[in-house]
Amino acid sequence: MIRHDDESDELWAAVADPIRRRLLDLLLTDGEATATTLAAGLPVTRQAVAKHLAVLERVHLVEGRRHGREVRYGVRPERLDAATRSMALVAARWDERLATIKQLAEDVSGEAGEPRGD
Amino acid sequence: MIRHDDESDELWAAVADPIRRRLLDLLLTDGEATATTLAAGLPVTRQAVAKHLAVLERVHLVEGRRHGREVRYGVRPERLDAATRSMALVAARWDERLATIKQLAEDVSGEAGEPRGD
DNA sequence: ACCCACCTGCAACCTATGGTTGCGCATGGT
DNA sequence: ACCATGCGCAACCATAGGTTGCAGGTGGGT
Repeated sequence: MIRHDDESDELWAAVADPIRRRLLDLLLTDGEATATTLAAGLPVTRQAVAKHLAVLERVHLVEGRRHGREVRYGVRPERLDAATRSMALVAARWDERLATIKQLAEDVSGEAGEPRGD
Repeated sequence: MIRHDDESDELWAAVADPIRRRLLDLLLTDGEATATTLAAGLPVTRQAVAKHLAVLERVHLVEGRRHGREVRYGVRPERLDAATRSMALVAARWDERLATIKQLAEDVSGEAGEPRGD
């Protein structure tokens, strides 16, 4: 059986939102940025971005630090790595299953004469 | 620049939900199943499952066919494959970026030569 | 043929989440 | 000291996921 950690689900949920994926992209590109600057490059308001950053920070995918009156956010590489691993794992499992199914389908059509293959 | 197809976002959204991932797992394992039988193995009601199946069917990740009074659902391998590809792509891009960042960090500390740690 | 059992489908309703606007507050620069 | 800028909070709205309840169609047993 496959372990479905809360950990994984948490990361999935965080990464599921397109805006949050864009935020991670932007943070990876720019290094550090504030909610205000990030919002400038996105189709949502600063407040929406702030909420998303809060979500990402809750699962430790990003971290915000105060610099005077602004809060600069940066991505936590280890966590993001964990997220990509989790995604890759699910993808791999499905790929595997799909391969098996495809194989079975081919076997069936190949050995169609033999209804002996349970 | 990376193409953010609506297609991809659609699949992401569909696959983002844990219940829907479980549904896909179950369908991959069992081949075909009805909303009722699927609900039996999940912590939600039949109606919730039906809604999820509707979402999955809308993006063609599964297909339902009527057999008398029941509707049997099966996964569409090609679409699921597309979904895994999309996920793998995002994961790969992030991995790449993370690797670059890590590399930069090492270069900096390497060429610093000077333990001028700030 | 009839009735019952079962599965599906629809509607109403609740809650959480993502989004917006508006406002108050702190901080930094002039 | 003042003003501009960036943040945080609250109210409010829409949509998604979940539930319950009920109507409808289909298959099977008597």
